[in-house]
Amino acid sequence: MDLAGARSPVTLHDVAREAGVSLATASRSLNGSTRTVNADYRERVRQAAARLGYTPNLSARAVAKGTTMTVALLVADIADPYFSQIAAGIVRAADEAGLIVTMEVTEGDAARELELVRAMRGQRPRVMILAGSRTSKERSSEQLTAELSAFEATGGRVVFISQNDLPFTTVLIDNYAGAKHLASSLVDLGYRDFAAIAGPRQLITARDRLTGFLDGLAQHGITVPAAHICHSAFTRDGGYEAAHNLLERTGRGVDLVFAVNDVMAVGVMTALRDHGILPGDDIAVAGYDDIPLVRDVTPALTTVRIPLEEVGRQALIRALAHGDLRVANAHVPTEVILRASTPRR
Amino acid sequence: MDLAGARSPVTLHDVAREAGVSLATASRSLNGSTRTVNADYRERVRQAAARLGYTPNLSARAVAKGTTMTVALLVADIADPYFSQIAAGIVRAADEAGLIVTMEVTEGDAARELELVRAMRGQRPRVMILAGSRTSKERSSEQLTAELSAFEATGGRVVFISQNDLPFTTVLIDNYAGAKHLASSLVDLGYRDFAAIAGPRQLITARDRLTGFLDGLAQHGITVPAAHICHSAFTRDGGYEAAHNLLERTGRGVDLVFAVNDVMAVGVMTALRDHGILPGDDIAVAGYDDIPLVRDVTPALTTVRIPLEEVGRQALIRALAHGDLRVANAHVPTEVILRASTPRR
DNA sequence: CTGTTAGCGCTTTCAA
DNA sequence: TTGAAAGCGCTAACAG
Repeated sequence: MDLAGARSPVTLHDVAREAGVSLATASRSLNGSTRTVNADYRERVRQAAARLGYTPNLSARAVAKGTTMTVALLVADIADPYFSQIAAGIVRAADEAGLIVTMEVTEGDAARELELVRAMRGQRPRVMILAGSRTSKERSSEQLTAELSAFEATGGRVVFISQNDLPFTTVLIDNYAGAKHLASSLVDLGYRDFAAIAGPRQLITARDRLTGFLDGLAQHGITVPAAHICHSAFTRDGGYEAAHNLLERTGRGVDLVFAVNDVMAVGVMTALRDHGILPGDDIAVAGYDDIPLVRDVTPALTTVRIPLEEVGRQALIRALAHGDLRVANAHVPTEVILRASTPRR
Repeated sequence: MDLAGARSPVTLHDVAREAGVSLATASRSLNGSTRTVNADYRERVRQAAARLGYTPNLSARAVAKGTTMTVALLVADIADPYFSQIAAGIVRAADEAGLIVTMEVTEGDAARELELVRAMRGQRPRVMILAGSRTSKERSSEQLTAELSAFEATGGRVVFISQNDLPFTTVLIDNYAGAKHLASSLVDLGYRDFAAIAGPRQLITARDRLTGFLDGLAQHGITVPAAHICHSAFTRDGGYEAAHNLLERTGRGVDLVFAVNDVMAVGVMTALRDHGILPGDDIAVAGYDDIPLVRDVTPALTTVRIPLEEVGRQALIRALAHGDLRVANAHVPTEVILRASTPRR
């Protein structure tokens, strides 16, 4: 009881016949080929195509031309605002360039990442953008590099987002400097007793932010006791749980908690509140990323702004660039945003 | 000064030669083709493929087989948590089915939507999922229907998410009933004077939620004055601005504001606060969707839960289904979630 | 400027 | 079981 007679799609051949011209002429009239075809014919072909509802088969075109119009995007989790903002920037830029974006999700698993990169190669994309945060000392790192290098050797372009521990063009987010700057700003506000919700130990992004923060404090002669540093998942729930642990361990001997990203910071705020502690008033909180929602939590969250959409856009622009830009990394600026979650003391 | 010698990728031909077998045998050993090939040869081909780093060209495969492994997804805005959650569900389900997801963004523009659908047809995807909210009285509606019907006629599958004003399989979200139920629950809590931040007039989702809410109140003999209903953009800023206007217009003659989605509700809460009004205490607020962030705003937001990831998953499952399921709509349950933003009065 | 024809990389008859 | 060969839909020489 199959429904469809599933007649096959209209082909260029059909259009050519309908228009009474050759296949080649039809092709030339329809693809961007430089105007080497009689305006008269062109129109006839266009009309025929419209009448028949013809849509060029992109796969066939790709095979014939030996190149596609797709960019493959790899993220850790598309539901995370950090990645979805970046993805939005990429999709927009891709659209402007007439490119199609395909999307895969690693779920933070390096083995899966490698597997997906292999699979994505089959698409023969023009560009592969890897936005999942890299972890250090990855067993699979050399394999990943090999796979990506092979891809570049066949004319593909690879762009990483965040940090470049691997030898590919990268949109660099200065996690270290941003966090360091944040630390200084907070000391200026009068804070002295810090704790950090640090994320996974091996996650480079998390590590850089923590290190930057601690170094920033150190510049002011402030150290953070090891007991005030909690490692946990890079998620809202990770932040929530870590804050829990922290509170049980340290009571209130801390006046500011820095979480290495905003979703964690938001989890921290809720955890504080669940402990009867008022974020901002009793204990200040700061995050990193400046995802949209942090303006709407209470108190509004102090954080380090990353122009996430622009990051995505830059990634694609770099990938498509020629000449020197081709290999140069892009640096995006970060900016400390002080809000109500860290009032002056 | 081009960098790459860009040697072309390894082809099946190369593998066959390396393994010393025919093209056909190589093909049969590598694709899932039923075991009609000598285990000995199989192994030799596999090894050769591995040695050469061969990845099958998906475009070529698609041309040869006349069918792809891709599902095309159309959303209004991937940075919106509503859509990014749905997308996450789709990507996950697609991955399990060995499918690749391509993504396009309409930005809420119906003309653009039509254009994108046309373009996406070129990919010859197995499935097209349209998650952008539909607007009523769309000029382009018939054209969209025509385009999608043509797609289905050639064996493609179309699934809509949300409401089915067009004749295609749909994952139905019962916006009307959920809002109606919410209204009842709020009346039970003791609320009497309502306002609504209603979103764009023509957006079906927004309209259904508003109508459901008003009807729910009507059941209890409560009507909402027209002046208490503000239409605005379906975004956080839309909610913020509408709340502003509402407050200037009505002062505090209202004890609960219902926003037709969560991001708007969050904007409303911030707007209230900017007016020195405490959400929850002074004026209650309710939203719709139950996106993750609403647990972390203060007070936590009362809303109607939609299992967004599951919606995405269902969409793909429906698309891939055979037989009767093929055309049946999926209904996902909604659930009223009462939180601190609507305390008992 | 137009049409003929040879591919692109892969799958799948069809014989052997 | 295996291989030769004919496509899949399209583009790009190459002649006319």
